Amino acid sequence: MNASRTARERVRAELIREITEIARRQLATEGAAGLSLRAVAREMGMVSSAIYRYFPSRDDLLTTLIIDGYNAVGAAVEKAEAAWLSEDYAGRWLAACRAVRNWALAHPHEYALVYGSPVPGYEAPEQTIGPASRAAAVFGKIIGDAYRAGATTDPPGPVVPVPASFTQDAARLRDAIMEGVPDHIAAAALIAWSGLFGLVSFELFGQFENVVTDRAAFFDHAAACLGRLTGLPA
Amino acid sequence: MNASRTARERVRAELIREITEIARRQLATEGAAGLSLRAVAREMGMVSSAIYRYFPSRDDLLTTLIIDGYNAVGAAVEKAEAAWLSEDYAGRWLAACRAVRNWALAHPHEYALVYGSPVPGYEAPEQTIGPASRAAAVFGKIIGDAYRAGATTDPPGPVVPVPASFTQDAARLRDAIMEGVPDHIAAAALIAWSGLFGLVSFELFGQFENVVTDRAAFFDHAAACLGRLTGLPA
DNA sequence: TGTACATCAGTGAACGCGCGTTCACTGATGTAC
DNA sequence: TGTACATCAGTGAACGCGCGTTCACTGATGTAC
Repeated sequence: MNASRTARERVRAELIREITEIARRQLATEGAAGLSLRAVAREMGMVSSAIYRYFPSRDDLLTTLIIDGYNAVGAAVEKAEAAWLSEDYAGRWLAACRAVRNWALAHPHEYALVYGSPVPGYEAPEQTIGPASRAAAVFGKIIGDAYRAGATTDPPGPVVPVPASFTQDAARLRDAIMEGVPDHIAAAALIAWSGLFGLVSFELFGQFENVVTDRAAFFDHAAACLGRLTGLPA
Repeated sequence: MNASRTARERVRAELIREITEIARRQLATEGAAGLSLRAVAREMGMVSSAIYRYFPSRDDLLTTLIIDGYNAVGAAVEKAEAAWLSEDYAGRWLAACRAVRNWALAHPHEYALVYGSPVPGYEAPEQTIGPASRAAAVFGKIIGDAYRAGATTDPPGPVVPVPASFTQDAARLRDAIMEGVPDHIAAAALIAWSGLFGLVSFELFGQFENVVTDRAAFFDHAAACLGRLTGLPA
């Protein structure tokens, strides 16, 4: 019967979900290097080898967690940004930046797994590329929207020339997430994008210890400055 | 005798040096989580317990490696920057930024240990704070020098206000590394500082895969943009 | 210069632990006629 | 509706490995008189 076939498949899907959830929880307390199939199996009330019915290896479980992580940041950013009027580019930008920071503070180990140093011995497969760009797409869209609406203002003064070797990269970015923007804004977007994660990583990994006191306020300021870098209004 | 006493101490110092060097080399291939006292001992031709004559625990060895890492970046940045005329603020800035990137590319695992996600179960002791600021001091000095010489130019246009809660942090930064600069430049310096590490981390940890092709050229561009953020000439 | 003693370096065995993965197996659940 | 067969989930034991750390010990090196 078809109904019973899907019954078995439903149980299977549910168990996969449960395993990843437990793994994610263990990740949160032990970090990626400490994630162990045996510990997951123990908490599932299964024998360790049973896990292999659901994940062919530890690395596959890690890959699933990484993809979930990218999707979680992406979803958080999408949701936060969608709450603003589309003409309020500065508001959308700040909301998106805050979403990244808040998600990172709430899930530090997952953040470290996704954006931190690679897990030794683990090679990220190509499946992780798609979800990785989900959050980026939101930021790109804000910048592109603002530019096409004429809301951006290049800061005058000495302008830093974009290297010629970047033109193809810029074209690819235009195609993917920020239609129509000129090269120097595409470059600025990448700088702001990596700068955002520099900020979050520094805060999370302790580099702002004894340096920045009110980190939320400083972050908002920094996010706005990075937005200005791409021409967004403050 | 005093000479013989120092003889024993010299041997001891030499062995400590050798242990950290082997540990650093293993770090380079295995990553921080894979660093093992037993493996180090094996390569030293010693029995594993002998290491405990020199380091009371694995964590102490890690601490030494972290401190060495901070000092190595610091030294690289100092050396690169010192080769430029002190009035050439843009040149000094770019050289310092490149020094960080080059060191990171040459020692990726050491970089990850120092600026990446914290090693699970390892708590960085206070001894690591001093060396951590060595590289930062160079960047702060460049910005401070340029400001006091009147070489900086604030980009006009909408300026992002610095939060009031940052004033004490700015004062601390002035005292420590960048005398005389106003609050908004101290804040910009931190943004550029974390942005720099965001760039390097993204490149090193694979986030620029399929996004940026000519990474050296893009980095130079980004470094200059981050410098402009603090008012430095381009 | 020689001797008695203290300090230190390195050994080897052991404790107790956890890990990923494989494999032959038992039952249960589903499928086809 | 009933039966023969195939698929799947989960078991339990085992392989082979590595790890950090402790401890009682043997020699060698240094110190004080």
